[in-house]
Amino acid sequence: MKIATFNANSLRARLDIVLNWLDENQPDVLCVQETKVQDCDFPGAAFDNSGYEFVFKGQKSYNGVAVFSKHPIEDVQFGLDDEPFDAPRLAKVRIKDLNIVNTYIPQGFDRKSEKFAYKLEWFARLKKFFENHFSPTDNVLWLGDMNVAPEAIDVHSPKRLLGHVCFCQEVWDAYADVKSWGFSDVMRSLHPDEQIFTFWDYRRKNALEDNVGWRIDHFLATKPLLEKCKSCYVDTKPRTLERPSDHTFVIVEIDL
DNA sequence: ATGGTCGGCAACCGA
Repeated sequence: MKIATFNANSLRARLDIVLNWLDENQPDVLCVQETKVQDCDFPGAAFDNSGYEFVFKGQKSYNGVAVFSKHPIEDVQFGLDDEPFDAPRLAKVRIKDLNIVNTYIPQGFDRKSEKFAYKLEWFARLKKFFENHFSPTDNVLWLGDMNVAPEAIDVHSPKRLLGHVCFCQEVWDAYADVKSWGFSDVMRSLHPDEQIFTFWDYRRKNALEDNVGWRIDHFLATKPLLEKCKSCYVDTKPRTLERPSDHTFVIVEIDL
């Protein structure tokens, strides 16, 4: 199975990029974050002849998640298990024997803000979510925009960026605590020493050319699933097209 | 020196 994740920063603005990418790459599953479209305006008709079925949950202007799949999508849940549910930030689905949790983790704005406290709580609540729904011996793939760069190798300037809401001790601890439930970082497991980015800030000129990036989009697999993960890689081509997202596609291939 | 650019959506917020 080939599974991909993509923070679209508006699905409607990136509709051609997504449709062309599905057509050219034929993944079994594509999980999207930041669709930025409320459900009544979801561009579903554009996928009528794509060969993919899909589920989605969005809100006006912000957030939003979607899952596209060649195979039936079952056991769908949006949002965490208690309030605030944050439905447009989490989609849980089962596709064949694979459980997928697609998340758009809150970014956190500023370390001294309420939004940052909310981000840390979100990770703790997400750990409870995994405890409630799964066992670490199940095939669970947690993926999406985590808004965490886990290690120094995962950012372009670790010294300068230390203290950023996506690169600081509190977030590393919160993220590690969720991981400790039973997850491994698929990209880092398969590429232990390679600097691989998934996000290049719009506000940095020539960020992609100069490779001034971050690795904040991740695949986390339970132990039995990790053994089946054969490759994990980034496709930067969509980042070079007209009107790209600031993120790009990340792909995992699993023997399932 | 604390910048820069996007998208949504109609003045700024979020990233």
